[in-house]
Amino acid sequence: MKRDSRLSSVLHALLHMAAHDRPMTSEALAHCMNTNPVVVRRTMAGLRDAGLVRSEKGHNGGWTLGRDLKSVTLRDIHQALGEPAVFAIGNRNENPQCLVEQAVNAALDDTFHDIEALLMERFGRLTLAELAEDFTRRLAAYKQNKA
Amino acid sequence: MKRDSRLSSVLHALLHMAAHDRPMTSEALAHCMNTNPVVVRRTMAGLRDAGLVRSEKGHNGGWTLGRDLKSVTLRDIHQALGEPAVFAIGNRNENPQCLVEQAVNAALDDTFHDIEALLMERFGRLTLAELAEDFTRRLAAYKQNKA
DNA sequence: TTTCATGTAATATATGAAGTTACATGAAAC
DNA sequence: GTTTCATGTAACTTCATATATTACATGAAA
Repeated sequence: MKRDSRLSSVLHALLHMAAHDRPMTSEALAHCMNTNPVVVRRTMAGLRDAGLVRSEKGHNGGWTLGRDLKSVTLRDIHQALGEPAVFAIGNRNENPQCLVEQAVNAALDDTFHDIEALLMERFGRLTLAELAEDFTRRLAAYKQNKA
Repeated sequence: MKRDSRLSSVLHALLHMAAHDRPMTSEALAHCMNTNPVVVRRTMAGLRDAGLVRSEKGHNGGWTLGRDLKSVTLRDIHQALGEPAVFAIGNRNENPQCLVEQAVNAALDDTFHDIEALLMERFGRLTLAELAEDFTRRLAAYKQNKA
């Protein structure tokens, strides 16, 4: 089953933006994310509405971060993307007449609900700043290795 | 994103089989699962290989349970289905050159790995017998309500 | 030997995400 | 003020892939 990679893409984009001191155009982001400027705008629209990023038109326009990296969690981003479905597994029929299927659905729904809550809790504790730090570590290791 | 409903379908099928004392044909299962006999056979193939169900050809053939309901967990079934992807969210690129993307992927992979383990643990504690009991309760409530 | 059922390969269909085109809007540069 | 550059967004196309379907082989019971 194909996975929704928007969260991953957006994180990638935001960290690149953090490393830039000028606005980045949709085209530049699209290039480093291996996609297309319109897809970038579409994906970032929710983040803009949530105040996580800002966009400017015209000359020297483009995308900039709207908040400090420390204050943005993966949960914020997931929300800004419209809280897309977390699980690739689900019920065939959400409102079945069949009592057997109702029992099955209830068990699965319960389970997925609880596990999703755990995931969201964890997302809520992971900040962009932490990802940026990890990147810095990787960069240092890479340079060391090269030298 | 469309979800894989095979787990849900199969649970539904198995509970119906448990309530029958004769083999159920793919056609009968397909009918109550709102799908197609070939899809049923395809889906059940893994369960047969895992010994969870048996299939017989010819007259009076069809599908029967291979094990006691108490001994089968959702985890067994998930495994028998080939351990399909649990999450609808994933990385864009599994082996990126970009160090930023590597940092992002590492964080997401870690998180999803841990959460998936929790889900599997929970699946491992949920048996078909428990689902069947829940169905029985629902049936009793339904009858009461009707009377 | 006919009927009924599964087993499975090959193909077709349907769905929805991602990509693309086209054009409107608005800001800065000149 | 008009040209250029950038986003905003609707409409449309492409592509991936899960699901459904067709077709036929296999094998058991009647």
